[in-house]
Amino acid sequence: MKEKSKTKRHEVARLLETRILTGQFAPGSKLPEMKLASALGVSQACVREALQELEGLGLVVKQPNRGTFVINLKGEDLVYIYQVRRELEPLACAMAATQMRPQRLDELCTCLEDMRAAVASSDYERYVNADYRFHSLIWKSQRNPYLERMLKEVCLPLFAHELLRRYSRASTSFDLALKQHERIIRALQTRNPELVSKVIRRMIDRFLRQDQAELISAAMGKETAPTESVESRS
Amino acid sequence: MKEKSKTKRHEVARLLETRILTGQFAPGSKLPEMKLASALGVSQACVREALQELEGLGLVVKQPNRGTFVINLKGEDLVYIYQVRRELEPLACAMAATQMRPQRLDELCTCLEDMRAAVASSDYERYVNADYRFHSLIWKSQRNPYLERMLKEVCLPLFAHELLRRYSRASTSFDLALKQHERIIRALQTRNPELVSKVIRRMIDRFLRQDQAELISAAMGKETAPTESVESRS
DNA sequence: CTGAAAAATATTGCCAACGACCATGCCAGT
DNA sequence: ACTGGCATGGTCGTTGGCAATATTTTTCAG
Repeated sequence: MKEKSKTKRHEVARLLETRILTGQFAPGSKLPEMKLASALGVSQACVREALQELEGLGLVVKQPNRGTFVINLKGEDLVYIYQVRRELEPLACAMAATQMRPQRLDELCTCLEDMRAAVASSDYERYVNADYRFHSLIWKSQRNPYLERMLKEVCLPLFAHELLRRYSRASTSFDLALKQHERIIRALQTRNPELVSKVIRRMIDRFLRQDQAELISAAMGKETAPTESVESRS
Repeated sequence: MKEKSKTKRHEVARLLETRILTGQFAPGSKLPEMKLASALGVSQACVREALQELEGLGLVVKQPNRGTFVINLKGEDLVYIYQVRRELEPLACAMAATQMRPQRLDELCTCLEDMRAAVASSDYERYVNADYRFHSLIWKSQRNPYLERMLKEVCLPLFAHELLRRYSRASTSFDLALKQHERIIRALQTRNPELVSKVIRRMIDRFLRQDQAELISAAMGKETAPTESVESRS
């Protein structure tokens, strides 16, 4: 944990971020400033700014005079996000292929091990964390800070979303995801930008189709989707 | 002016945004919270949150315990930004080509007229505003809100940057820019996504080369670039 | 006179408390 | 049943103050 807690606002933001990504704050749930402030032992203003920071990351949405809510992606949102991700992540991975240090590749392998272990022990929190670290490493390995930021903003909502879906799903999809990540590592090892780019794009397209199928079947399950004002489960 | 000032924070943010985009706050200049607060007749916290919002848009950078400064792009930043823009804007324009309403096209023409008039009267503020509106309209015309947000965040720093550069430059480049924008409109009128995409990409690549040449010659001019802590000119 | 330590200053970061505003839900009245 | 007040809970904005940190100035030793 080399995280440096520069400022308290940032500290609170990181804490809430992990809470959201791990599903402790469910998508759509309300995040009352005062409650969080007293629970975390900080002031209201501090929480407000932290929430605003999370809004900048796309993890929450603020409705004026109403409150802030954890992002809750709809089916169309998934399409929109994948459309952007499909353009940016292949580029990022291609550049990472030529600029990545060997040490970073080892870290990627460590993440993959972590994901494997998480799947074996059905520890979904751990899985999402490792998955997120995996992609973050790639995003950081290419030197373009703007590209890194765009990827973070567009993909973070996905990581906040996928968990809950996968909770109710067999582990077969996890195995598929593990295979895909192995493929990425192997592609990066070749240091061939075009190859990496192709692999990533195919993977993204595949996940989109898969996610859409998930959504459709989920929508069929409970006809009138009542995904509103879900309460958080601490 | 159909702008609805939902909240005061937003209002202040929009005001500061235009100040930055029009060059009233020069790149690199410091933005002290208290000074702005008393100048605008609002509280410190309000300004803080507005500045944080601008940080989310990439217009300012906050350095902990030091202050917030207007973004000041370096040469490498330009390359980084154009690299992302090159991927996203052709996509956005291609989608806008098929989804744009005729009314929107008329608005684009209005913007172009505005730009023309601005160049004729050497009103650079007006030019940048019209240019920004032009691109904003296109970004909004395609329906993907995530793509719109990415483009805004990655391109706004450019608009905050270009003005000062062009201040010291002959109007020939303005003529070129006008021609390019005309070309965009004509391409959009064809409603041919591939064509639009190609035109935009070529335009972006051209601007990148041009901007890089600008920067190099500028760097040659004043050997040791002293672009630090520039004071704002109210 | 020079360089480094120390004090003064300025600005941000954080907090507590308050009034105002807005949205929501309840309830009486028609 | 529908509508209009009315109370409530939450956010928004403000004031005022204090702590933490960066910068600048001053002071002092060599």
